[in-house]
Amino acid sequence: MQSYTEENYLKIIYHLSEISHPVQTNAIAERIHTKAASVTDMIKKLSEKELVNYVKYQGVTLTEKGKLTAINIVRKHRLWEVFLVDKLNFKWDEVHDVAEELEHIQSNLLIERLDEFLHFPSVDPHGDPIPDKHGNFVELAFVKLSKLNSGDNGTITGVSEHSSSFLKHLEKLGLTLGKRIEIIEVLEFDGSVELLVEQQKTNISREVAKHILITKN
Amino acid sequence: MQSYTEENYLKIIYHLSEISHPVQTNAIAERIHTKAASVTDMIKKLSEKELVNYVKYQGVTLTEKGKLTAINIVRKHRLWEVFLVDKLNFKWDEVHDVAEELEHIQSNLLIERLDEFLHFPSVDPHGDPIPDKHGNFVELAFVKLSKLNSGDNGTITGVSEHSSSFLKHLEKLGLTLGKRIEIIEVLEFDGSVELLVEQQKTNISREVAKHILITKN
DNA sequence: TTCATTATTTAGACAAATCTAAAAATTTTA
DNA sequence: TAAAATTTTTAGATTTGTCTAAATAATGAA
Repeated sequence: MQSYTEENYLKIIYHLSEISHPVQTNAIAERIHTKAASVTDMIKKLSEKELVNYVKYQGVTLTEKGKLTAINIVRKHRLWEVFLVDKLNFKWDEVHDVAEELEHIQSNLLIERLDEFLHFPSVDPHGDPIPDKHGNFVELAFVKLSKLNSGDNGTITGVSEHSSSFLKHLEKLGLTLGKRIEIIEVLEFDGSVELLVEQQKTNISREVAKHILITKN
Repeated sequence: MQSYTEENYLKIIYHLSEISHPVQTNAIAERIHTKAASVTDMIKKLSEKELVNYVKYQGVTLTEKGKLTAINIVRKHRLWEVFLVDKLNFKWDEVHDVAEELEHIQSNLLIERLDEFLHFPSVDPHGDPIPDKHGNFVELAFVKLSKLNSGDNGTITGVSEHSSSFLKHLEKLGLTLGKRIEIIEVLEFDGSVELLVEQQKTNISREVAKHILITKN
């Protein structure tokens, strides 16, 4: 079993792995609000436990064992988010911090029962997929716009944020359901996305891109 | 805010206060599975934070502030137990360890919403009362037999454990609903209770006494 | 009421996770 | 490609909660 802190490191490394591979010490330090020196210490420890592969000065990647642990934490986090929104009427932007604590509760029975109670949801309130108990993600029909790369194109099939201010914003940009889009470029420094809708060039922030669901083709 | 460990100490001191006043170092050590020396250290710390009153060699009592904190943890513990049994179909004897973890989640909103979701229950699955958010317990019509003292008498009005083996055991002892009982003595060393039912003297263990609900008079 | 027993505290040490400051390696830039 | 800048690691210290062993206080028995 891993400590609360170890679990957090594994989860962050898992998320950062989607962006860069291997994951750098400083990137982890920033996300976990700690210092690079502390990260090095913890990485060594996780490496001894064979949860990460670590090469000095080169960064870390998760081992199979580490990845499974991380995915399980992500699973718990997202199931709790569904619970908070669907059952306790939290708003989607109120759930993160609480789920951050709940994800560390140790009980397989609890999570299996919760999953059942929620009718085995496949996505969380932010539109992120929920892995099953074996760590498998179902193939979703859609993907977040923020996950696309330059050159990709697809059709807007949904949103994961339903506030009227957000929807009005999309309308103003012409980003409505059914529209075809093409990614021109994903800006390195802030993750904002330059895209094409009906011959029109638009730039949207990473935050906005996160909440637009796309069917690729 | 208190640490996870501090919260546990406060909770244990609160529970032990019902038995002895002030609470002794060794009693805490035993309940928390730690050594007396560690307890002394922690008590000093809690005393500096004005959560307990501490006199060397005399034991501890909770301050008003400490008591409120402890009651809030008890509240959270019991609400989670209700959730686990009512919503996730846990059995009453499966909930304790998980609730022990859940009680430390920090979010007032979460607990208020959970309370509402469960329709403001007044007792947990073991028949223990659930304090409201101000720390007040409602006066219950019944009390656990294990809370009575010698000389007390009353009527059996319920049980908080429904396994058939337990109910058969009660039947054999003649401890059925509606029967009048009188406490002869509560044994110091194991908390077992000597009582009178229909002129018949019986001895029941503390565990059994905990699950028999009595209406006093 | 003195001695023995038990309970509690003190002193010093340890493991986990963190930090600062300095050293070492890597990357960037000129 | 050598110097400068950045990133990462090491060394040593700190905090929290724990421990063992020894010292001290309180309690109980003769």
